[in-house]
Amino acid sequence: MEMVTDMGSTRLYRPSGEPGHHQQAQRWFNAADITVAHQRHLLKQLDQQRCQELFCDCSVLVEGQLFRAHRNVLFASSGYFRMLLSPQGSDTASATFDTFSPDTFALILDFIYSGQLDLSSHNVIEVMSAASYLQMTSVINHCKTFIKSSLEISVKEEEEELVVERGGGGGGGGIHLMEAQGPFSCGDDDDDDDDDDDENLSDQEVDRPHHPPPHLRLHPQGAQTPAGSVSPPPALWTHDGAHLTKQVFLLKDPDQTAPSLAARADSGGDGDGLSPAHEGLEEANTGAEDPLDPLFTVSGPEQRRRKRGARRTGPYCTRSSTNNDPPEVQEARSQKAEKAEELYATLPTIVGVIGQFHNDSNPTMRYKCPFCTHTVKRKADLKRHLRCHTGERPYPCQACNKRFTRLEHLRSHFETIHQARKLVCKKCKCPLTEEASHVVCEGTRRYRICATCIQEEVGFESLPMEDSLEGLDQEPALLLGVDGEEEGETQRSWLTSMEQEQDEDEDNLAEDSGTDLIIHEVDDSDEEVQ
DNA sequence: CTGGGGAAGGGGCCC
DNA sequence: AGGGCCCCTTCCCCA
Repeated sequence: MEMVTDMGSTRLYRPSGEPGHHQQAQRWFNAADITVAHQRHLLKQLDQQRCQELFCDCSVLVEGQLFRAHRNVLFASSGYFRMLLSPQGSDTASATFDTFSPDTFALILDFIYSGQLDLSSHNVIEVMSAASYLQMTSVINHCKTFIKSSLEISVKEEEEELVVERGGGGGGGGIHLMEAQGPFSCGDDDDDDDDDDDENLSDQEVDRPHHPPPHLRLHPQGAQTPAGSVSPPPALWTHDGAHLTKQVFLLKDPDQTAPSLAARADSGGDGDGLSPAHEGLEEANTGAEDPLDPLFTVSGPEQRRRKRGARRTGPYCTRSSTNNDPPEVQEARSQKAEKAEELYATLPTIVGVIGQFHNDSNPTMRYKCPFCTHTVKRKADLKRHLRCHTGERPYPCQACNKRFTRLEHLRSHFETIHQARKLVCKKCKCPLTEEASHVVCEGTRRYRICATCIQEEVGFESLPMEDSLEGLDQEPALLLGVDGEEEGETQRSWLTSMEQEQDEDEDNLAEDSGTDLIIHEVDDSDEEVQ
């Protein structure tokens, strides 16, 4: 047999010794197809043997439920079992797990024997946790991809633009992901490490589209989302050797599983495993949170605070959004907020918690971001970090509509840009005092300038000083020129003092008492600022 | 083209 | 757990 040609990854062969006439072409066959068929047949046979408990030489006990399997198959599929099942071991082997449910292990076992991973929003977190436990990188990656495709995580504007540039929306991509049906199939995307769990799976299976569960499609019209919703390859679940080694240590010593369980109980409150995640999803799915409810679109704790009664959270701006955006923008923002909310609701109790050992005896549990390699000590920090993946920006500036991931960033922005808190001359950088400086307004942007620089810029005589500025509704034409403003800003500019700003700000800004804006609890709906 | 400065973003950690 | 502070890095604009 000789290889005739390469067609991408497909090699065509023909039997050696036969003439290469055209009429013989039909005898050529696709070696890859045969390989795939053989692999499928072999896997199917193994699965049937497992179901009939034929030649099963390994018992796995998960919370009291016994699973029978083939040790060689487990050995080939899981880094954990590779550590556990030494070739020199006894004829039969057993393993016991209490850190994930029998259902979860059944899913993983099915995946091992079939290549099909039946993920749903309710099990993906625990499956990913268990896969991390069992060191099955490919399962982890597929869980990540599932979550990403479900929640459209990590959709950055650059990616959207890129995809749009590539093909006018790209067609397939995100829409394909949203509409595909069938079991969540495996692939070997970036699984290029030593864990070659499923590298032998067929291309057909590898290419099978991922799909989110229907109940995760909060907006079925999400298929209209930009093709940029195609998630980038989950390339960052790097299980560096140290971490995995430590996880193995956790697993092999039952006493060392305490941190994981403690982390469950800690983050879950009731120690009920994944119940908080499920509760979050169920809460979202029960309709208890009416999207039309003005209290709906903010994150959980914020939402709860609103229900207790609107509470001012600071002197800067509104939480969530302004109402100046077009409906489609508000809708997109609402969807993003909901998805972020759902992501937060499904924050795992185990996943991301890795063991870092100091002196081999002092485990420090950390929360690992499912979308990058970052780990943090606190769940709250992980939630904060996740905003850089979800794109959620719940803190809009009432003055310029710019949005921020954190209130402190909004505050800093507002004080710097809109309140001219910096006591330094914009022109000459000389230090100023509030009394010895003037505040220049360009749209909603404000800065301080010293009297000397004012004279140099426009001439002292032409400046309407504080006493001469009577009523900013007259929109005094001034002064220092208007450069490009931020979006939504007016092109007015004037010079005023801090005191005079107070009169104007009610028009230009949301609400301004003194030098501060008042935060209103508003949302992405069409509710007016109260 | 490059360097400086300002604004924004993000992490660690304390309260 | 959330808010806030501090610090550092990155990005962007402008001279």
